[in-house]
Amino acid sequence: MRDLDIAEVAQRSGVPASTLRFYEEKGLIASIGRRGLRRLFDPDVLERLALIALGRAAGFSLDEIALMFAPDGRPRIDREKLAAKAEELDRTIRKLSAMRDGLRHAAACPAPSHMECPSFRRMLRAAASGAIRAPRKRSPQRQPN
Amino acid sequence: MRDLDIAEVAQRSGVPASTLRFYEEKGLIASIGRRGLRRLFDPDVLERLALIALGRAAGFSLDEIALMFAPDGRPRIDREKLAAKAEELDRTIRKLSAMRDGLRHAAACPAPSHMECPSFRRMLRAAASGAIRAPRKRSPQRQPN
DNA sequence: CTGCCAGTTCAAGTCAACTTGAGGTCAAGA
DNA sequence: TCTTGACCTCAAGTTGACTTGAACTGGCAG
Repeated sequence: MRDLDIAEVAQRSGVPASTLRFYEEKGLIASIGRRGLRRLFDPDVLERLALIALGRAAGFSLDEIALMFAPDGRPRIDREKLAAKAEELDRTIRKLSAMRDGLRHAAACPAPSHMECPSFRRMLRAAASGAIRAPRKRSPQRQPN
Repeated sequence: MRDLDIAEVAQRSGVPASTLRFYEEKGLIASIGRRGLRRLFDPDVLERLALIALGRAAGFSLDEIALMFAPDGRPRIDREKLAAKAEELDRTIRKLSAMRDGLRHAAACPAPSHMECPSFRRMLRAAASGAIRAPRKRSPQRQPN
């Protein structure tokens, strides 16, 4: 497959051109040349973008992801980091599960006011004590065209 | 219990004074008066802060939380919203669980390179297709003093 | 009476990951 | 050759939830 221009990469990967430029600036991807002003990319960039998307989905920051590529551009994935992230996810999952169960109970709770629901009050105490914390919302992340 | 000044509220709730001012500005809490310049709070503010913390932990934005208080200041919690948030959490949990399992596999995978691991490649495809998306990191949220 | 210092206001800064806008370029089709 | 329009660069804006800094105030201990 021959080189792709930025529009083709955007179209095939679903990643907006502005993001591709941004990723290039960050050193996450590299263009292999230009046709006029236009960037040309090696088709390999698609796999790389998939890796980046995977890393993001797993909760790695772009900076962390950048460290997962060797200077030669090949992925250098650290199994310990993966395991650590898995653990982190697991902890998050436990908290979210507890929260989900609490919410379900509160939604179904027959008490006239939530403040009279023991389960709700238990969650309140947990939240107040900082035992549980705010998970940030997922990125808005626009649709592919 | 008599009124609390902002330092006491901060200390008892673990919420920094700057955040309390910010919440007041946003209309999430209200001070009951002043001693000189200093805000005074009704002790009820502690319960309110706990509710706010709970809402944040459940993934509601501050704006959404603000809507959960009636103009008179009493919680007006919509069971449908709770149920909807529980569903949302459940979807998030499923995705995170899949990701965690994938990460665990990748961490333990004997393939010399991850690109040769079928499981890893499956995750890659899922990420590339946008089936899974980046969960934003949880808020840094400083420790109480 | 005086100074301390924890409180106050308001504006601006932070963080991450992008997006948007203004103004410029250039390969290609008419 | 001229026009078009997608692409370019660079700076600045966006979002949400706060934090930080500068300049100021006033209750209270000494």
